Amino acid sequence: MNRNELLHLDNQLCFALYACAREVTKLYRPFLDELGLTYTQYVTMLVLWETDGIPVKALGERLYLDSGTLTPLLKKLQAAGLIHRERDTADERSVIVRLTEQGRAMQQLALAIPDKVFCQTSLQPEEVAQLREQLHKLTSTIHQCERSSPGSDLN
Amino acid sequence: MNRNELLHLDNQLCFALYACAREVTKLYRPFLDELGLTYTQYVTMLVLWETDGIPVKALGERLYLDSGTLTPLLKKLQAAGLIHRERDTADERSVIVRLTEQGRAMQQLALAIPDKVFCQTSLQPEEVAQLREQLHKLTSTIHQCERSSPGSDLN
DNA sequence: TAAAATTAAATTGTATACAATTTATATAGC
DNA sequence: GCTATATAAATTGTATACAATTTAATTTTA
Repeated sequence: MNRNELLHLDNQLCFALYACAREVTKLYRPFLDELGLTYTQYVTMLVLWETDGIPVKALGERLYLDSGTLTPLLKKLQAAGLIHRERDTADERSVIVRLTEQGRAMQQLALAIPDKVFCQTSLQPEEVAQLREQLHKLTSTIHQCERSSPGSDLN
Repeated sequence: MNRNELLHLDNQLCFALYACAREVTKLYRPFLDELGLTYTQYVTMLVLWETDGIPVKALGERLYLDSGTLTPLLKKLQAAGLIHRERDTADERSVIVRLTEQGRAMQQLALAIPDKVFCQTSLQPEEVAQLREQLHKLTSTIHQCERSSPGSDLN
């Protein structure tokens, strides 16, 4: 790539990711609207349906989100009656997130969503799987990189 | 994929994209901090370095962003002395965005960024190109889909 | 050509993201 | 046991995203 093309928008992997992630997220909106969830609330529920009773810390590690994003989001899910939060009696610093009956019941309504979205991508199942794994690999490579370097911590 | 795995977080392409896009964006921060730009401001500058004197509308189509996001962002770039905005004399509805001298000069400082980020991805150049094209294809498929369907517009 | 429909920005309101700081609790070293 | 350090959430502040509405200008059409 020559000096001239180096900064072209369409040559940036970062922009391809940034744009694609937002467009894909928009595909979920009509289906999530029916459930009264935002996209971030939806992926949070996905984690809880897999692992109920998880601490906020672990939830954040799974979603790559911090308490600055999760605290207000969890308060909204609680206000909607889908979860409740309680301090861990074994470690009062930690907050455990649990599904309510209503929160668990919503999983049944969500089951239809992945297929409805998939239809609109015009992708083959193998393409989805391959792309997903490439992205997982890249994400964890970067995440490792971040944990080892920030400021080099020389104090 | 059975009923149980259907909603697993790690099986969702959407989440792989969402997480990866945010992690990649974070890689830019230390370099963009030196220029005083956020990531979204950076991709906006990429478009302007390619196409100076572009209307806000066209800028939004290129970045998949609307005036709700762009108007405040452009005001900040203007306050930073990188661009100025002026109504199109031929069509007063339209606002044309132009680089200042300082804005154009910043391109030279940005030239070093792509390589610095690329190093941290542990990807081969061909992998980057292939992944980028896959994402472009998916993005435009979805975007087409959106333009043709929203509400079916039956009036 | 005057009203109706369309278009481009800007505005408003809600919900993230995320860095940086604060608060409360727990653990480690002495 | 007590202090220094570390950890987990919450809080604060800034910057997006984006739907929905408003405002101003242009184009269409009756």
